[in-house]
Amino acid sequence: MFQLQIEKILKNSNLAITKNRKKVLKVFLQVGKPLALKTIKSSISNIDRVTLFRILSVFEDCQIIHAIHLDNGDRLYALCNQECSYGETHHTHSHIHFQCEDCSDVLCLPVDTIPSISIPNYTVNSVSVNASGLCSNCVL
Amino acid sequence: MFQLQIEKILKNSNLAITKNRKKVLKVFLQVGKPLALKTIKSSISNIDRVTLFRILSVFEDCQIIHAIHLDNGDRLYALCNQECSYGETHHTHSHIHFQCEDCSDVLCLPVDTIPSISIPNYTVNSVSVNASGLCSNCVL
DNA sequence: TTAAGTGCAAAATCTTTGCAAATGT
DNA sequence: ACATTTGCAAAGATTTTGCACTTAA
Repeated sequence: MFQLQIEKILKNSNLAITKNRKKVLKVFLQVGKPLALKTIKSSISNIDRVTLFRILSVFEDCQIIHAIHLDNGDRLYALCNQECSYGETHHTHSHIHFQCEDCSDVLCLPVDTIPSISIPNYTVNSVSVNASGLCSNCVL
Repeated sequence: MFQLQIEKILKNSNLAITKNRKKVLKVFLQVGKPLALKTIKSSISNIDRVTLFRILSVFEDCQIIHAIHLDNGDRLYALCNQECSYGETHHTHSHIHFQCEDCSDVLCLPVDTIPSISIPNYTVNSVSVNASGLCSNCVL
């Protein structure tokens, strides 16, 4: 499962298709939500910490994933989707990241939900929003 | 300068009034904007790294300061003000944090600027916004 | 005086770097 | 075959912990 998609992602960025990179992408695709380094590490048998750092770093450079910094300082990684980019030159992450206070899951919400803000005498170029509350599962 | 204010802050939280704590608070009051640990450290002569960690930790617990996590992962500390709290039990940091792309300064903007967001099937309890662009100094 | 805060040493994490061996194209 | 990726060791950086000494109340 996901094999074709995984190879396509790597090829699109001209990255060699290696076992470890495939494993990492598989985790992202399977879980389908932002993940902490620890979670990724423990989801993959026998992957070296350093290798994982390097893979995540390359993926970030290639805009396959992006890092999310939550208000509590935790760092998560999430697959980029089409909404991450617009145009050729621009790559923005004006996401809303929502963390559930109950299950702790984090969700990247579509960008069109983002409120615009304006501040007198300031030029606002990008806005990112971190929200928390209860997700649709836990609100029930 | 600031001596009375500093002692008041510490007394309000029932913290002992020590040289180091006063030094740290003085830096915050003098600079008047969010600061990185390094900046605080280098602003104070001969303060031990560990001591500083512990002071910041206590201040955070007492809600004298709060930590700000920027989208790039940098962590800054800022003095809390009245807007940080509402009611007795609640302490919220629904701030807007604005970072200038030119001078890198970070500013905590008043909470009333915060846009409300709503997500279908979700309960949103708090929202924090990280914006970037040009501050009033650099926009000129 | 006695409870709390501080400084130093050292441990525990987390992240990066260098290099030889393994793998992908 | 050749360039890239990987794993290990080790260096750096950051944060935490333990404990004796100092300071504030």
